[in-house]
Order: sequence, then C-alpha cells, then structure tokens
Amino acid sequence: MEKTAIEMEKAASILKLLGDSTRLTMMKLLEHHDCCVCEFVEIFNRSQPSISQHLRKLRDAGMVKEERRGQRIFYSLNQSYEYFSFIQQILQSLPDQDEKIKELEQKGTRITCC
Amino acid sequence: MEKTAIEMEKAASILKLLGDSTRLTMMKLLEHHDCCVCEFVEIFNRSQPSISQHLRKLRDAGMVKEERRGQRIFYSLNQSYEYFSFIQQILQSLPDQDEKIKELEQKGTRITCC
DNA sequence: TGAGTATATAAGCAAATTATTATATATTAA
DNA sequence: TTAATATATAATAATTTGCTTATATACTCA
Repeated sequence: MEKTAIEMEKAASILKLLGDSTRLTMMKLLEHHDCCVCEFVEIFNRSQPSISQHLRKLRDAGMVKEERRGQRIFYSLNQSYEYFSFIQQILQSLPDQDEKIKELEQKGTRITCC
Repeated sequence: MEKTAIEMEKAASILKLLGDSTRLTMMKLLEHHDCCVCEFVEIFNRSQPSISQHLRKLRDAGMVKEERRGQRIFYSLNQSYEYFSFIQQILQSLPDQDEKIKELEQKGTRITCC
C-alpha cells in the first residue's frame, strides 16, 4: 500500500467523527472562518459544555487546533493534520455555511478580535 | 437555509454510516466487486446476522442494492443513489481492498455464479 | 485582591448502536 | 414432501454517545 493511502480503520474513525451534523458543520465553518466557543454556542443553540465536548473530540483527533486570545479560545482547522487533504476533500462537497457567520455579524455577536 | 440544513444533516448521516470500518470496507469492496452475504461473513469473520444488519443499514439508506441469485443475495453499489458521487469520492481516497477478494479466490470460497 | 466572563472537565443519565442468540423465510435438492 | 442452505429479522444485552447539571480553571478588569 502506498504510504499516502489512509488506513481503513483510520478513515472510518475520521468519518465517524464527521458523521455528526454539529461537528460536520463546525468543520465546514472552520474551513473559512476561525471561531471561538461562544460563537458555536450561539450558532448551534447548544449548551456551552456540549459545544466544548464536540470540540474536544475534534481536537483530540488532531483535526482542529486551538489558540487562546485573552479569555477566548479560537479554533481553526489543523492544516498539519496527517489526513487534512482527506477532510478537505469531504468539506469541499458540502454546502457553504457562511450565512451562519453573516447572521452573527448582523446580530453583532461575531467575535473578530480579543 | 432550511435546504442547506437538510443537506448537512444528510451528509452527516451518510458519513455516520460510513464511519464504521466494517461498513466502510464493504462499500470499498463493492466499488469493484459484487459480493454476497456469505463472502462478507468470511472476509470480516463476523456472524451472519451481524453482517446482514450492516448490509440492511446500507440498503435502507439506499447506498447498496440487492439481487437474489438462487439462494444467495448479491449486493452491489446503487449507482442511482442520489449521493452516489459523494460516496464515490470518499471511496476513491481509500486503499484498495482487492486482496480480500484474492484471498477468497485462493481459498476457493469466492462466489462467482449462482 | 475579588468579581465576572469564557471555557473545560466530570458525573450521571437516556438514547442510540452493535453484537449475540434464537427464530423465521426463501430457495434448492433429495 | 423433507432436509439443507442462505439470508433476514427479532429480542436482548453490552457498549457508546451526547446531552444535562455541576464544578473547576484561566483570564480580565476594577
């Protein structure tokens, strides 16, 4: 097997993580926009612990990385992730979620600085 | 927006189904080879009901179709599935599983006719 | 320093998932 | 017809998942 080929078990575990609409939408949003936890809480209308737990799964898998800015923690795609191109390929097939960011901007709850 | 939400949900449900290494490997095998239940039972070394239940999920989702030939039921990818190209794109990123078919052939347990 | 805010973690629970065992159905062959 | 084979389905049990509530940690600001 070529060393660029993803193992089946690994691929399945990645797809399992993406196989949740909250996490999948998070990843699609992060494709173009860094986001902090409180933005996800508002976008998904979920509790803060629920959002944090989804983010932890993505982070533990290595798909996203975090960066603290003041009190907030911003998440972004980890472009060094070994299987980044596999994920990217999937995300490219998904419908744009930018209107969710636009809604935040209109409500004035989009966080753009620390 | 509602349509987009539905599409993300649909994508997530597809990825969830593929997010199991048995089902994912089944789909990869079916990409190039029709298979019957007893072949999967041997390949995965799982019980027959377990295999049938995985196949039922894939069939209920519309990803695979079945065709009876005598006592056996052969499964194949449903190329008319609405999201076939999405699935195909994922399968193309996965390593070839043909050696599993070759093993069956060497053992003489590959089923090629009714 | 203490209060307030943002986020993470832990514990517990209900729902979903997957495997197993037992049984039913469909087909073939004696 | 009966027996054997292939597969599906049902019932159950074990495991996993994702939510909630409660609490801990980290940072900012007065």
